[in-house]
Amino acid sequence: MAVREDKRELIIENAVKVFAERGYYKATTGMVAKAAGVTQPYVFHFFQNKEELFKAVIDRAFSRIYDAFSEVNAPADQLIETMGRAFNQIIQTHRDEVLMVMQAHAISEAGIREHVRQLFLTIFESLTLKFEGAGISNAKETAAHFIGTGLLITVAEVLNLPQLICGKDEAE
Amino acid sequence: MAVREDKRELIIENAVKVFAERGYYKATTGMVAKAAGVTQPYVFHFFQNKEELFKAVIDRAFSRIYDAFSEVNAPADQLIETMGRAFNQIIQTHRDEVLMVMQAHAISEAGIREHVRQLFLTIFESLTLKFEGAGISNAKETAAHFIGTGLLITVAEVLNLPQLICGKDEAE
DNA sequence: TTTTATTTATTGATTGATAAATAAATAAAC
DNA sequence: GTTTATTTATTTATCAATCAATAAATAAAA
Repeated sequence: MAVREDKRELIIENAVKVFAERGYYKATTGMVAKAAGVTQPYVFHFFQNKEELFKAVIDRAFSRIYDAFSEVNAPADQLIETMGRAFNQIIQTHRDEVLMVMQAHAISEAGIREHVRQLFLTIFESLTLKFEGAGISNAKETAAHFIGTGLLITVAEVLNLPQLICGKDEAE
Repeated sequence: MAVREDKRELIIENAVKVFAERGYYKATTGMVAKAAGVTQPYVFHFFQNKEELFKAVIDRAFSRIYDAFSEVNAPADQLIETMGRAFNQIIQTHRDEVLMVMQAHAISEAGIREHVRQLFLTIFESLTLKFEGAGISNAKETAAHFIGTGLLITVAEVLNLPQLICGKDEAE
């Protein structure tokens, strides 16, 4: 039992890397299998198809971001700044996962898109609640704006355009 | 001469639709050809490969956005608002093209990514100059923020999450 | 022995791309 | 001005590769 779960975990963990590096379409199930040290057909023993595998992978990555935000606890006047720092921190420790989640909206599989929609909705509502709880007046606008900044940072990272991130110069 | 150019144009125009609707990877050269009313191999008479075709297509779409921004002329205190309206307008008249450009950063072909990088850089610099010219103090930050909002709107459109766009309710 | 874990072998479909053939248009020659 | 030659436009036929997914076989474990 533990073995079966371990292999599934192993596949997900390695699939994160492959999907993040190559994108959904250029990542093959063969590559995922190789990274996990199993044969390609064996991946389908744990996941019905490539789409289901990706959903499991993105859920994993999403949880990391979600949890990081949940753990943030700061006074109202420093909340947004602290949340921003939390985001910058996960982008440093788990760059691939974050970029994958933030780019997943561009995958044109209906099933995946609906799944990603739910993830973004969850994050948006959770951020809104957090900001409301802190007494921030326009919580929704602030939450949306926060996501917009996250998207900007993602594009800046992916396209190697540090100019887009304020306070971050070309020089690394 | 005119004929040759016309066919090339025809292919680009139809390719815009196909790429925008299906995304780079799910769009096939066969679909593009069919939409343009030519045979699939004939597409390769005008474009070396799928990647080059896409570059031509995204340049077309990008120009539309760039030109729309260039045409904006408003007093400093209304510039950003007016630019925002300009963006919302092209998104209504040429939804597919705008979404395609704003999502192109997620395409994991090195050649395309570099091309897209240039497009984003061009937009960023052009916006910055515009804001500087209007005497806006932190022109760069404002330009970056403007792009971030554009990305947010794109995600909201693609994932059908109007909640993310402030002032835009679920009810259409 | 019976289940569980995992592999080998294979397939069927898709798709970008090439090559060769044909048709149409234009120009040259008579 | 009609025929011939030559280029330009476009198609048919086809390939080679890639990949997700299935089925059947085998090894390991309980």
